Amino acid sequence: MDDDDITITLPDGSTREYAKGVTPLDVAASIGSRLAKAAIAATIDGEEVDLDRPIDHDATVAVITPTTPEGREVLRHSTAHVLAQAVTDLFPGARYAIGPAIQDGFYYDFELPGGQRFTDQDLERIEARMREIVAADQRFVREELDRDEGLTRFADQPFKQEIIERVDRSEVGSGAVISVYRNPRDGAADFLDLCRGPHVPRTSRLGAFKLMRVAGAYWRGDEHGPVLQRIYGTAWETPAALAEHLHRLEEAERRDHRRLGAELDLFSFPEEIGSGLPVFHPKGGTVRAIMEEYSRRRHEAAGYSFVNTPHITKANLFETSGHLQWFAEGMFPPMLVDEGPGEGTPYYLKPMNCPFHCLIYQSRIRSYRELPLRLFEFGTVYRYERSGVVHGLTRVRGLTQDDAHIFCTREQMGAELRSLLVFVLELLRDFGLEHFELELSTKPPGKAIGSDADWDAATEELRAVAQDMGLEPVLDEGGGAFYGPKISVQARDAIGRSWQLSTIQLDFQEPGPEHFDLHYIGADNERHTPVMIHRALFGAVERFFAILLEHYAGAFPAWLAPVQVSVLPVADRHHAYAFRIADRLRAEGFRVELLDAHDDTLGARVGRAKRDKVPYVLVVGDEDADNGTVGVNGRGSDHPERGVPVDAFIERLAEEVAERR
RNA sequence: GCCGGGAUAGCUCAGUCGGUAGAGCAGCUCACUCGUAAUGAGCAGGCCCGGGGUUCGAGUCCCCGUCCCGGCUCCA
Repeated sequence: MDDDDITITLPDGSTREYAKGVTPLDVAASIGSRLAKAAIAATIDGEEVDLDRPIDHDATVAVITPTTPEGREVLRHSTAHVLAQAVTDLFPGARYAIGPAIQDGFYYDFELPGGQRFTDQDLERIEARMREIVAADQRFVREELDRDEGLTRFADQPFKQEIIERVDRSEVGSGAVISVYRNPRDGAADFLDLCRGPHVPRTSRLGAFKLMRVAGAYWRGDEHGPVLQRIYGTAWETPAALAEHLHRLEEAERRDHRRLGAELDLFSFPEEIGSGLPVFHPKGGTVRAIMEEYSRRRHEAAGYSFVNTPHITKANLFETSGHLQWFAEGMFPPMLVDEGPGEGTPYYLKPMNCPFHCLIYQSRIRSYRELPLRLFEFGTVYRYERSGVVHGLTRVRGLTQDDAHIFCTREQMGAELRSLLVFVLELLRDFGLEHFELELSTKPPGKAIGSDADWDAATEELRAVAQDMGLEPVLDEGGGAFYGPKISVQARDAIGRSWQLSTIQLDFQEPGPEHFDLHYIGADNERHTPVMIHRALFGAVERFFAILLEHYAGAFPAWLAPVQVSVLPVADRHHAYAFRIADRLRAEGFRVELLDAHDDTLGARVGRAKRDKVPYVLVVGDEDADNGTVGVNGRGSDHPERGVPVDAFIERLAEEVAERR
């Protein structure tokens, strides 16, 4: 064996000998021309590199192809470079900041001279320029520079300089070397960008891309730093994959709860009331009432007691709870009551229910015999969300939590958490959600009270409970509240999006037990501090409503649908029969509407009922009136069933509702 | 809160250069009485988001506010 030979291990474990200096592309080519053709980057001993990186030692080598997550990232990041080149071409003096690959695509942040703004027309021009760059088939050439040379090469790019300086600081003593990528081009200076890489070898190897939108973004995410203009794009390995992605976006838009809410007449946000303050219309109110009613029934069965508390309170209560100290900026400003010569008494809208529930606990001496005490309320709270973050029903300023606080002993805590988690998942499943992920948030360093030992024990308890249910929680290090760890439940909807719903928050410090001096008398006749568990299963009813609406794309299952059955007489002479059918169904407890034949053709009425996503449309005509039957049109079926006996239909619907299908 | 874009009939939207407001759908009325996704005709519908300014004249231009949209930041 020659001294200049090295041994390359392939992903399948086999090994081959190559001359020193061989590149991953050479290796791929020696295995198969198809593989070499597909490759856009490679890994050497797990490190992502360009295809032409020479290999000078024994190593494991694999190529990266565009259809893998790593491959898409290379494509997207390379596309971002081309975007930056196009922008600097079209906007002389533009400064470019950072341009990473993100989920589904990439972005690049820019600052234009003279405060110029990108317009939608600019996006089209930029995209056209990008296609020219792709057609020119420029190479991506990697170079390594030392710090000073980097600063010189990016003399007119302050953001790049700042990054270089930062890299230098963070790698002190390691002989900092920065890498840049150069796109050589005819008749113009090379385009240069600071970058770790790897990249596709040539611009012609990019996939299908599209610029999406422009938006403002802070330099390095710093609210007080300069605001840059961010151009978002999406990039995929093939035009088909891009089309599929765009289709998914359309699907998400079609399901947007704000759009469905208006179309189906469920809720609205009157400008007169204020931002983030929804009103529910009769149909939305019906769905919501059913959700709440079902939840109430389940809580009753699970041993909860129902309480009610006011929406406003004197400031004093939130001083005791610590909210005014910690979260005043998230609360609506106070109103002064009984103003006179004095300063008046400040009252606040409540941002949380727990202090009220603590007062109920505290209203008399508690015995260990009455624990666990579970206090439940649909509690409406008000939070002063910053104006830019309000969004439909998912981020509002007035919301109703399905909130409960469980007071129990340390000994009871484990069992209580265990049954609680079962309860949560069962309830969410009943509403049609099936895929869950748990997130465990631990002690926030420097911002928490209580001993590490207490925290560790409580955190471990939560983890054990999750694992008992076969769910491995994802760790959210330092994400807990200052008074205790929490476990949150994320659910995936019908199109795979993940939503955070339930939270279970342990509180063995404050603002619960110790601030309020909560205690109970134990079997030993001594005073003990209870553990308090904060928990909300829907999270907020409004938000959960929105998630269900999007999950079902507006087609609520029969048990939740605001109108379950539309009855349509074929002609006026069938009206009396249709009325009897509707009446009968109402008597059975169903929600029914009758669309009479006076104004519209049958086709028009069927269309209306279908667009309203009513689960069952019953058409009744001569045949039915004679035989006591109905014509049944199930939602989603193109084939009406004729001559179904009324009793049979009622039985079917009742079963469907009972099973919450 | 910050950056950008918006707000015209119940909804979706058009409205040219600053010259006195338009369509489709929905609504109402009438006709049609129909077996499965939009029957026809007619009528009505407007503080052009609110306030100020420029102008002979403002839906249109400028300023302030409200609300919405896309991001950023935030999300107990």
